[in-house]
Amino acid sequence: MPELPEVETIRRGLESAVLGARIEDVVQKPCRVFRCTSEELFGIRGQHLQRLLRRGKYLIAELENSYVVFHLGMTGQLTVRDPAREDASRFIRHETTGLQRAHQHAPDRHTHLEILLGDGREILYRDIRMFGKIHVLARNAGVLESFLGHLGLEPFSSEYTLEAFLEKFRNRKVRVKPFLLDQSVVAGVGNIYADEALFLAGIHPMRPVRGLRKYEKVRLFETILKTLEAGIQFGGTSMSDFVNSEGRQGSNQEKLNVYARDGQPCTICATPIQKIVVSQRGTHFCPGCQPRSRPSRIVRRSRTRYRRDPS
DNA sequence: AACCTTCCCTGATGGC
DNA sequence: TGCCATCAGGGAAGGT
Repeated sequence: MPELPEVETIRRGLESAVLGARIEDVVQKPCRVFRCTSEELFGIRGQHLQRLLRRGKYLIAELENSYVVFHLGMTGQLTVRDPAREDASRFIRHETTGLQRAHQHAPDRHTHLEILLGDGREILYRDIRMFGKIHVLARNAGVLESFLGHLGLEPFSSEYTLEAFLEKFRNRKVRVKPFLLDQSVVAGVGNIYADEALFLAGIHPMRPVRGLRKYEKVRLFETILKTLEAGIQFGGTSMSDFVNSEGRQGSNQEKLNVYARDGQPCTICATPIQKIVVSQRGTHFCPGCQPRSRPSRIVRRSRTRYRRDPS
């Protein structure tokens, strides 16, 4: 499930590998991931990859006259295939993560798009569940801003301020978990990093945002950045399908405190991590570190609830 | 407007 | 061995 750190890892990989390359041809296997006409898609031929951008979980290839906007959904993979490197002869399954792919691989039945570059390499889009989306936009002023206008605060940008974050709580009554998954709040946070940020902030995922103390919101503001930062630092979280642009897995799955650790002892207090369902999403938390009840207004806990950095 | 539910999709997994 | 049900989940759509 590519979230901000995974998409950013791919963006950086593509940037260092194919920036400036000319798009010679495009091979499309029509399916629902294409939210553009074939004519729009073929229109990118002859253009160059001028910049690779990211906004939330969206990856954007900026060409002379077009933007190609990718959303990887659940199982989308964007990789570079280099004829000078050998293709893996078969998929390799990682023992603990279930990862289905290592290094580069020839297009298979799940490969929906091949972007052939001038130097013989190609960019492949592969997506097993096809929850991903590919859009082609004419590169006019403001078109990106309009297309991505529904997205909330961009972490690591100057707009990600405490004041703006606190403003997002206005008139909201939902539980904090779906609040964090709402892309109009903070763009790029998904299920893994929401659970991790809540753990570090010591906040139970079922608590209504209305009932959060100011200091808890401040912690959340900080732990969202910390978890995303760690995710990028360790090259993304490879639970099942994520690979970077070179087809290699990240290592952040080894750093997680709660996600997919249900039944295992908490890294802080040894209480077994629990898994519950909150608004139709699997949710992991530590019952010891993330109490369900609202903390007392008078007595702040003497023992700090601010969890350690996951690194 | 905010919130909630359903649906899309395939592969892995477990029960029988 | 094979068949079927279940689960995973980001975000759009539609209903309340």
